[in-house]
Amino acid sequence: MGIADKETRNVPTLASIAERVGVSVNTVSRALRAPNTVRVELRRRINAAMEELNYVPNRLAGGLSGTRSDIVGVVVTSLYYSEFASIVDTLQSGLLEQDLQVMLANTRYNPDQEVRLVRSILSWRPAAVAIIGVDHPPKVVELLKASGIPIIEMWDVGGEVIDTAVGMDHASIGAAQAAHLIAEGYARLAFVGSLRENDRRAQKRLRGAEAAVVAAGLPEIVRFTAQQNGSPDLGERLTHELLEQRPEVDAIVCNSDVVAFGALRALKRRGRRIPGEIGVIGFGDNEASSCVSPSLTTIRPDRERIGKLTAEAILARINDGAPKTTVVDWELIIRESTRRRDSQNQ
Amino acid sequence: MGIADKETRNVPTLASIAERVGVSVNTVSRALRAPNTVRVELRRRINAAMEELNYVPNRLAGGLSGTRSDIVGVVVTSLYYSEFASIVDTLQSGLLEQDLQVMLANTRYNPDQEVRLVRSILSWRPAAVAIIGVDHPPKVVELLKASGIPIIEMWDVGGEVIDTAVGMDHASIGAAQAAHLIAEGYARLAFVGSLRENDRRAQKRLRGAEAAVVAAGLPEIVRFTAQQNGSPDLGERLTHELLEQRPEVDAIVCNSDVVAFGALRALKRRGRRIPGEIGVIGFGDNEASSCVSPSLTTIRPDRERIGKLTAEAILARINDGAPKTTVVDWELIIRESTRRRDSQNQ
DNA sequence: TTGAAAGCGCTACCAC
DNA sequence: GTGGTAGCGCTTTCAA
Repeated sequence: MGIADKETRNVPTLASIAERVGVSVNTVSRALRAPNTVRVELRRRINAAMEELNYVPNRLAGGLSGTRSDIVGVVVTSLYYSEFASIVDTLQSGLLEQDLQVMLANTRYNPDQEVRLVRSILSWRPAAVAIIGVDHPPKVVELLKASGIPIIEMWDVGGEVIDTAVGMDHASIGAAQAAHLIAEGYARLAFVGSLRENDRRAQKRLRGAEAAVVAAGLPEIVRFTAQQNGSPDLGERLTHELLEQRPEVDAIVCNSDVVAFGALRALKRRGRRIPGEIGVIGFGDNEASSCVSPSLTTIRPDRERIGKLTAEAILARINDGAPKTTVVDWELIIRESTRRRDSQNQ
Repeated sequence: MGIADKETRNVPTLASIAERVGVSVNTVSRALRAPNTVRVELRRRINAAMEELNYVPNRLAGGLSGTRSDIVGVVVTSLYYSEFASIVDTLQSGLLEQDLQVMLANTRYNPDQEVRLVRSILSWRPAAVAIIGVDHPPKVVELLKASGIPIIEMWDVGGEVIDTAVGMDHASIGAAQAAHLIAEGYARLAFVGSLRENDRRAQKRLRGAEAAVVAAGLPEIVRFTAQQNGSPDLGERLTHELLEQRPEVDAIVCNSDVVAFGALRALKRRGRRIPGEIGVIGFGDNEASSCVSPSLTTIRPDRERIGKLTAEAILARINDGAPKTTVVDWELIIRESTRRRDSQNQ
């Protein structure tokens, strides 16, 4: 059977409601859009007819003819491991109040895909686009600028902003990670985890950390990285390689908490005492980071706040507010995996 | 400034391309949709004009006039803690190949919200809808059935299916959790975690576990649950309550791994030996579950497979394939938190 | 191979 | 308060 009967099925339209009630299409439309311009008893009958026929307005038509489309395009680089899921979640629920619908795209850190997906999103004539990052292929920037709609860049800030940005200063995060390790007495740092060519945020954090290390007069950061997705297995594998090739390393900056989980596993398997012999710091504050042992020192981004501020920025921009960039705070969460001085020092 | 210039900005249309090239709108449309019906040199000029003007087709118009809309509505109950994020991820990338766009909605386990969101999604005239669960408010079922489009219910199976389902048998999961604990010699089971009124999957698992316990002649399962989102903090709090009020309990079934993380923390704080004195089993196989200590025994749903099969089912149904229900396997992952017999027994 | 014309379902504008 | 009319930008016949 399939959906062959779709053609014969008559989805109710404004016209069918109008006919049934005996009014013009126009009146039915106003009953929805500006109810108080329609006589109350007529409105009642119209609503009854809609209810009865299970009428669902066709927003494609509405968007085509009206001035706004009520779609917000959301472009992320990943959905795995809670990295951006809760941003999308908060953003979504903020937009819901204004009946704005989220159209989702996931580039998986692939710039060609990003161009394709942005084009695809724009083809729905969204009211606004929210996108992860401030570094995009030139074509993406061109397309987004040409669209003339509000563009909110999330998660990162700095450099050229297309329109409005809500994000963190990732260089300062890297600097804080290194500074914390150095303050705890670690001196030979390594960076472990996924470091994709197109993950500019990770690169900025690494550079921030490198600057801090150089400023402290310590040897440069050793890198053990990969292009693939971060995961405990990746962290474990890279950490084993690290320990074999660079045994002098006494602290590991992981690009994400899930990578750090694997690093902890590798270190324990090799009998290295954490944080005594070697320290580990993560990034992201995974829900499990306070539950592993030793519990993981990490950076906690305020994802809810980014999602919420992005929703607010979208609404403000749609209502002709001015573009602006908001730098969102993050927090260094010190737990056991790096704390080797007395508790008085934390 | 805001976006006030949006009105004056001329977004290129098929007509503007046509005018520029000196052909009819029609020809430009065919150059996109059926390129080989257009003279090659004309096609070249048309493509050049599109490139130059940064033309992006208006799919609202296309969907309105054409037969399909290329939107797939995806309705989830949560985006937190990786519960469904990777399903959405896989699904999305499967649909991408067919240029189908995901429109996302998150009900947060609220049935009123579900009705509202399904209505909202349907108003975009999607080509199909994928939705978590097989238990929905009657209005949702009515709306989805009346829409005449393929409906794929994900994650759960059993009972009345609207059209097509791809999910797991949650009762058997609960039974397996209990059976494993019983086989390891535990006898006084508790269920801990979020147990929302509208999370039928959790309820089915609990009932499956209860049946197994009864069949084994053991006392009924003690419940310490809450309506809120599952989290380590919730697990910790409920476990403390549990241990105070029902000290005889020797095994805990947690409704999710993140809850189990909190349970482990509470147990360790109280000096209970795991798995010796008390066992803990989770659900969901969180990325950190192999990294906590003791590592967590849990159930691993095949989220990638569910996402992939859902994408395939959508494509099949759109192309007039028949509806069908697919039961997806899950796996019991035995780790340290429950393994108290010799390793030969695992 | 190309073009003209109708229409998808709705909103917006102007009469009444 | 209500209705007529003209599009929105595209696809889809049907003719040329």
